[in-house]
Amino acid sequence: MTTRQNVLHDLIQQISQGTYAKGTLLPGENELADRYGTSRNTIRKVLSDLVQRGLIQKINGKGSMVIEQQQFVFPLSNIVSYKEIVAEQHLDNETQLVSLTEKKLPVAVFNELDADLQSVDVHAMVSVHLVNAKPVIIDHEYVFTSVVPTLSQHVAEDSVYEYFEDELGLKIAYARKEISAEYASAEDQQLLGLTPQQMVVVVKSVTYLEDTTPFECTESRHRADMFKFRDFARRL
Amino acid sequence: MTTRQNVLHDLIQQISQGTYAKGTLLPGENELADRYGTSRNTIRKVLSDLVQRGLIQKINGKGSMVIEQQQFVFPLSNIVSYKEIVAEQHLDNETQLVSLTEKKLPVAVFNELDADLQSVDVHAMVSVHLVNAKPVIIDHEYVFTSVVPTLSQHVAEDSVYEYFEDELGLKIAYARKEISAEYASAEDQQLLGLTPQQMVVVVKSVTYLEDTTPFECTESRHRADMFKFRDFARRL
DNA sequence: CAGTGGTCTAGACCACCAC
DNA sequence: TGGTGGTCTAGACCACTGG
Repeated sequence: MTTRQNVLHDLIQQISQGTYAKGTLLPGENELADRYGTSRNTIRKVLSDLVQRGLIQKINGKGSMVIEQQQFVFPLSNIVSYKEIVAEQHLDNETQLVSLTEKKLPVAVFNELDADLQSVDVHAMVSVHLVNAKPVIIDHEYVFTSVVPTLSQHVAEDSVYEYFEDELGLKIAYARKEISAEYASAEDQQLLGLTPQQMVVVVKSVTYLEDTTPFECTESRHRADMFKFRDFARRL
Repeated sequence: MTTRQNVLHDLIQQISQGTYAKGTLLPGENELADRYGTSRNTIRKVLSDLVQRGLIQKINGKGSMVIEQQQFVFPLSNIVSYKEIVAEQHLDNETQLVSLTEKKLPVAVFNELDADLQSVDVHAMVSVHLVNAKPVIIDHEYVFTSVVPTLSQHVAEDSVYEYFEDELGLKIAYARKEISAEYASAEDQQLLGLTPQQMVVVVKSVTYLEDTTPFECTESRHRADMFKFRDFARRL
């Protein structure tokens, strides 16, 4: 059966491949409905999805214009610095797990993001991201044990999100983030090789599941000269 | 006639007023459809709008839970620092127009945000935001003269966006933003009272109209200790 | 004028959740 | 089991754009 997800993925692929190039118009909604054998409403839902992703812009009376071909890599944390800069500039990169322990969530740190957070048991991971053998990010990650009972060192060293979504079937829905700048802490100075006068960019986040349960908090501290964040926002 | 916008504004208001409090469920979709005398599809469109805004989260089989009561003030530039911090902490604030001239757009500055930008004529505004008489932000704003022919000093000192939307009828659709950190430039040092060793947080943006025309670029440079950015992101 | 997107309806069937 | 949201349809009318 041709369903919404199929049409969506197909259009995304065609846009990223340039079949529908940036600056051109997609086929009309009726045309698409015919092609995919669905109703126009279904097509409209798909297009509204593409609008949300920042790939197209609808223009009344004209059509749907492609305004961006790239898919954002990180839906929840569009930090360009690490993955993208590394990929774009062909740099070596590595992640080192510093520690993995059980703690209470340091609630105060995330107060401004979610005042309702309770002090709960968490897996506390600290890791360092290296680019060209130079440490650029310190990651503090707190995963709620009530949602993720066990977190092995092996998993922590790999992609944690794949484990959450694919293995555990967690459905991640949304996140709140905050970006600010601070002078380097003692730990920053030690792990990133900074002086007390230098600054780090701090990204805090709280991530929630579909049932609105928070399940993970992160605090990542970036070398200021290696930080870049991109965003796409629509007028509401 | 009861239309989508009416229902939307009504629900937003009821949420912000606490009629539907954070952590509670909205009435069901059928219930809402009955109450407002619309079809369920219309209600669903409205709810999906609230989801986008980060006000509710839909939970299958249960209902639509309110997860946030506040409306974000700045749909396009959620910089908490200036307006919100000022409001929250009851600080004095003031904006000073430094200069208003006609130039060519410094394309290179915005290259990474939009590679297709052309060098065009712009109104170049420089302004400084003061909090408690202390300068905290330098704003460089470039407004395309092709879209906004005239920009008086009087308007520039007031709210520029109101002028664009209400007076000129411009329909602002979306924006691309980038946040990074740099050492203070000569101008930063002078206007913000910084030393060359101190850093500023730089926010660049390009704003587009509904017909995908870019019409404004901004570069705002923030004292690092007064910068804070909040974001709400959904899993795509 | 014909084509495009914007809005809306009335009804259908499904998966999920709670009792 | 009954209520909730998720998906989809077929058709209607409107406002806007372009030639």
